[in-house]
Amino acid sequence: MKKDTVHAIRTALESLGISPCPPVDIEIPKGESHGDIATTVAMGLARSLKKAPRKIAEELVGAIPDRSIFESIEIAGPGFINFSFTKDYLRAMVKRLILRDRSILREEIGQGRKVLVEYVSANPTGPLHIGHARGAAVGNALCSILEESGYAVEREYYINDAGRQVKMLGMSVYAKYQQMLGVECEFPEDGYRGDYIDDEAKALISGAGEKYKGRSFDECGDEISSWSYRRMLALIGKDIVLFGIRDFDHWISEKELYDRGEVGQALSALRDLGHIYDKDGAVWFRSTAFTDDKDRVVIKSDGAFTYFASDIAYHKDKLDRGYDIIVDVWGADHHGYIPRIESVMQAFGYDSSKFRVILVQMVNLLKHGEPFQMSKRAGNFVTLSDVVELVGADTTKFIFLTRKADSHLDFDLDVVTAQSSENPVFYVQYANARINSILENARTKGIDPGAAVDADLSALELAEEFSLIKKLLAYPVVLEGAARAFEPHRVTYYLQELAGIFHSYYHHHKVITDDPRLTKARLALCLAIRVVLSDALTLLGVTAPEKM
RNA sequence: GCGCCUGUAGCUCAGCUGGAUAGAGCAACUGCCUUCUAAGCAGUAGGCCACAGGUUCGAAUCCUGUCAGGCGCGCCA
Repeated sequence: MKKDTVHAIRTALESLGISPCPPVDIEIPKGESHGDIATTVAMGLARSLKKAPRKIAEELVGAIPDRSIFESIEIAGPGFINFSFTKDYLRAMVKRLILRDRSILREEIGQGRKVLVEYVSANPTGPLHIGHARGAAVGNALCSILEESGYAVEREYYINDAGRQVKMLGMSVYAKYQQMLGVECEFPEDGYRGDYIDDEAKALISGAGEKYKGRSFDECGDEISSWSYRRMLALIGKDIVLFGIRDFDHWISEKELYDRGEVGQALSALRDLGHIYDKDGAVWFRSTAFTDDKDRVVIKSDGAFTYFASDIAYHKDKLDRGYDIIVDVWGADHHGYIPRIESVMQAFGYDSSKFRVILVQMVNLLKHGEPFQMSKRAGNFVTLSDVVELVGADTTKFIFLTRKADSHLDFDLDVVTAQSSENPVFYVQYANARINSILENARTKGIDPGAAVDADLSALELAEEFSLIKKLLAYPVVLEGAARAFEPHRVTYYLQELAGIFHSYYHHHKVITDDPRLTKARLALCLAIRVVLSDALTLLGVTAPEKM
């Protein structure tokens, strides 16, 4: 739909000798009275051509060579050109959808460009919680959308396994272990207090027995820390599987960056470029030379690297790997880091426009309408696995994807567990399940739904049927917008709209009728709808159950 | 104090990178199950797009200011 229209407009622009050819903006009008698809090019050209928009539109329309696919082309309002398609054109698209013709499901805007998306990257000191889940859902869906739009996407998780956090994890487990074995041991003040620490201590007892009993942390701390850390990483891996998002292509270890000397190398590279200086016994990165408002310490006066130092190394590593676009999905509370990372990019001579941060706002967890305060230290946070068990992975992901990433989100445990119509995911999944139910019903009546590909689609004549087809043809336009804007939630909204039109159609018209020709045609339409529903749900990481 | 995000129906939020008469879900009222799944459908009602200016053919959308909420501003991680 879009491709054919854009092609027609481009051809017309060329034949009018308008060059360079301006970008052809296409939009799908809200109301059907404005046609099936519209363009604003004429209005956009008004200024540079110094002509009235409607005049340009007229010339443009006159110059469209082949208008056989259009029912009508009208100029409206200040200079819109509204296109309507013939019924036969629309009908023909149904078959291409059933056959999953990629050219009408996707816009290949990525052209193979390499994209790295880093998301989740939770510290390996405990299980994932509800806050991480939003980043996981958004990152996962974004990757799928970009991938299906023709980008070469790599998914990455950065593990902060070098700092004191891992040590603190070890100390927490160590203390709990000693306590359980009856040895008096003070729990570290900044230790992690979740139930999982108890579990780890128990696991340590059953695995190592009393091997560490009564020994000092200096003696056995490293062993316990790295043991705990590996288990936490495994736990996070399990959570990711449980949540139903794709596995990461790369798990990058901060510690390994240090071990390979990359942190030191990155800093000396910066020093060679003249962006490093010494002051007050510390080593500084002159980030104010770029977009930052403050210079940043990279090596403290006690000789230790700051967290930012390894971040420099990590992002240099990303740059060196040669991606066209580097995306970081961060919690919104880290927004203050954007300028300094941008500065790093620029310091290494890269255009920071290839770097893009998606900020994911906090999840406001509610229970009985009241805020449910989470604190990892207090140990009362709600884990991702708890939520998956309580709410379900599909619902959780879908709800996280019904808002744009940078808006705040209320997640009321009572509301989302109610299994009521407040769960938009059911609405969409139900449409898919209904179609399967129809197909099943057809089979029991001896009709092979698969044969519907050959249906005589001229039997489709209802306005609702054409609304459905047009909505299906809008899918690649929505996908393209979602990919360009890095906004997965657009797909979520589209799905709800498509499901809505289908539910209405279902209620008003029988698919399986006494008329074999009509039945076959409507089955074909159902198959096409199912293709889009399941395709979009898959991109969002949500399942498309056959039965509900 | 400075910076970032947000402000749209009673509530939760969309609004397609500046387009045509502002949308959805929930909540509230009205109807619809001997017919492919009622987790559904049809309808009613609900708005000074926080406020004030500006930019232009055209603004919920872009710019400036004000107000309100959230977050961030360490030789922490």
